[in-house]
Amino acid sequence: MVTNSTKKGEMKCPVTGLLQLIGGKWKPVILYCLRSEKRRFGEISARIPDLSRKVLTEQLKELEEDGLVIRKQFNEIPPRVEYELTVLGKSLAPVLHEMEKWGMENIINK
Amino acid sequence: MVTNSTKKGEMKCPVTGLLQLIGGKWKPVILYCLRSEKRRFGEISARIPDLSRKVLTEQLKELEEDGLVIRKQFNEIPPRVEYELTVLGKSLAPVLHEMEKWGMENIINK
DNA sequence: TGAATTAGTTACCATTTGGTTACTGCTATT
DNA sequence: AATAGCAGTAACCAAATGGTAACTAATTCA
Repeated sequence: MVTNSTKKGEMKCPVTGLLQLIGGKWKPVILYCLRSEKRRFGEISARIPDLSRKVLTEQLKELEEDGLVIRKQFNEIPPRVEYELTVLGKSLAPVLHEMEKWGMENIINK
Repeated sequence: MVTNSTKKGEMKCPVTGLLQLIGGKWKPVILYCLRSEKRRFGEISARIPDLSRKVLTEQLKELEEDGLVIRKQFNEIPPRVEYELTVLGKSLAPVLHEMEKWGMENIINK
């Protein structure tokens, strides 16, 4: 049965559950961007030019709240902030990798 | 570089590309629901109770337009319509399976 | 006769999400 | 004195998404 509920313990569909964490329009792309290196805010923004900085901020905050990303702020001038995957975030690697593979085979240059 | 463009041939990010096909809130769940069997409209709807029939119709139409799902209509009364994955749709199995696995390990009963 | 059945569609509305522009604070550079 | 650099915020607006309720058609069942 493909069902879900708001309470975690009652969640019945694993796919629905995962989508609640990374279901946004940009979240998989952001995680994919962070998959192997920590990156600064401006770096992520430059790599995903179609994503506005405002939305990027929001999505990163949600990813942080959901325990997928760590935000490290350095109190320097000019400011520096680095984003990095948590262990949980890194555990999404196989999912992202399959997404990447499928995209490579079925979309890029097709 | 994680970039994308509207033209398929110019798409540079495989993840963004995949998301344009299955990036909706419900699409992965619908595909997951069809992964092993063809199903009737009402069956899918019953398995995803939080998804309204209107939205299900819309999403199935988009999936059909994108070549991931086949719609078979039998001109009977009462009407019968069956949905089934195409070859391309079936090729998403590894992606959906990794999603399912991650959900099982990290969300269900956690 | 009248209800139930299925897979929708239509009209309408509410919510969520996404996007643009301008602005901040502090320092170093020109 | 003005500007650039970074990582945002705030105010505002537009678009996408999601949801509800009522309606349809033709046949079967009670």
